[in-house]
Amino acid sequence: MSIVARKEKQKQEIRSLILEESMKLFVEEGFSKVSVRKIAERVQYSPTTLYLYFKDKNEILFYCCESGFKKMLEQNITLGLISDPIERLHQMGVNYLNFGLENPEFYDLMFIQEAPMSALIDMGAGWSSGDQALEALKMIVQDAMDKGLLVPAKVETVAMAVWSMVHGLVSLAIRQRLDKLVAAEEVENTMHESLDWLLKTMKKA
Amino acid sequence: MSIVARKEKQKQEIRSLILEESMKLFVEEGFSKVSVRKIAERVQYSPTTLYLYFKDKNEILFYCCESGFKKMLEQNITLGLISDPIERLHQMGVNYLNFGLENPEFYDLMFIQEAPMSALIDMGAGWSSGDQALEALKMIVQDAMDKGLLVPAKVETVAMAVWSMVHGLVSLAIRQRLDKLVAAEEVENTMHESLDWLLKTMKKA
DNA sequence: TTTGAAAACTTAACACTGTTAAGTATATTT
DNA sequence: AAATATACTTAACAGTGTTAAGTTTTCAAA
Repeated sequence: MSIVARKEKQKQEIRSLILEESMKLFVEEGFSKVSVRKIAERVQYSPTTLYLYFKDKNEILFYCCESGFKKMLEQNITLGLISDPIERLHQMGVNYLNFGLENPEFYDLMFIQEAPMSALIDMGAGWSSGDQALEALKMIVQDAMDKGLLVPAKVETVAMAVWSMVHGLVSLAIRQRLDKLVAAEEVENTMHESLDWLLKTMKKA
Repeated sequence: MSIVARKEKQKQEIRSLILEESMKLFVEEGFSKVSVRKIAERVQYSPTTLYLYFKDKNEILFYCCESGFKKMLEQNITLGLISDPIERLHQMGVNYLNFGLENPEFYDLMFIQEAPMSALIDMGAGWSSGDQALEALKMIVQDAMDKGLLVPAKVETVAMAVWSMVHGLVSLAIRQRLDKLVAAEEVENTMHESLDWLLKTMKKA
């Protein structure tokens, strides 16, 4: 039994190797430049071998995406220390913006590309890492509402508004649209100002 | 001179034909399915002929994008009739959401894909249609601020916040992310609720 | 230890993609 | 009618994701 277990372990190691090299390729050359053949060359296998470990390219992208979420969640571990829900929500937003701007290729994959979602449907699986992040957001909004810091409204409505706003900021930024509104060197600053504005605005007077 | 003018006119007609068929392909089969060869087949020319009329595929996409903006601006012509700036801003947002949800392939091209922006850089041109839409947004925000309907803030900051919010809503929706937050059949409704919430919230008490 | 099957991996190919260089018709001008 | 532009096409390059078929390696049973 230990031998079959070892084989399984080896298989997992190769899977990990493929994912690692894929992610390196992302960061180095960008999403669009990642091809099955390039990954294969990096892991020193023939391109077709990758199909023995993953159903297709989308599935590889999906797992890279999962790693992205892990990275993102790590940024939020210190969030629990902030007691004021609004302040906590604000910091969560700041973290979101920073993650997006610092890891545009990952962000692209996690929230812009449709490939990982297609894989998700093919696999019949759930968006577990993403759901986790959304759950955290909803809980903070709920908390703020319970403490009377927000004007009463449906939690989903407010959560959607906040998420859409930060996603809008990041996605427009990394797709070169925000520099049509303000000068390129002021984009990042104004993004943070917009986030500040939203939180100041939504806070119950 | 009339003969050279006629020739020029013919050239423009072929350009238009290429763009028209490209846009039909978008709507019918989606952005990712549009290839130079498929467009060529539709216009009954060899693929390479398209390169005599456009620099590359990105340039074709850019002009399709421009048509998208025209479509979008048409939706906003009745906007001037609304005198209350907040109400006008609200209707503008509603139009934006509707345009995105009804023309996802165009929206994709206009605000999500980077191809048209690459073309823009290659052409050394400006984002004229996009700029026009943004200018309209800024003016409404300015108007609302002048009339004391909003808490004073930098116009660009508020404009960026509003744009990011509606863009976030549409882009998350058409990339199948919002149905992770609420049930698929409630997405559209909640999007509008989120927009309502933002406008109610930002209105000076 | 040799045989046979199962697992791991590769080669070759298909049907695509955007794009270019070189060649061929078709007008227009001399 | 000959020369020259203009318009268009053919063939090809280098790349993409993916599959069927073939090869090598690994490992258990005879």
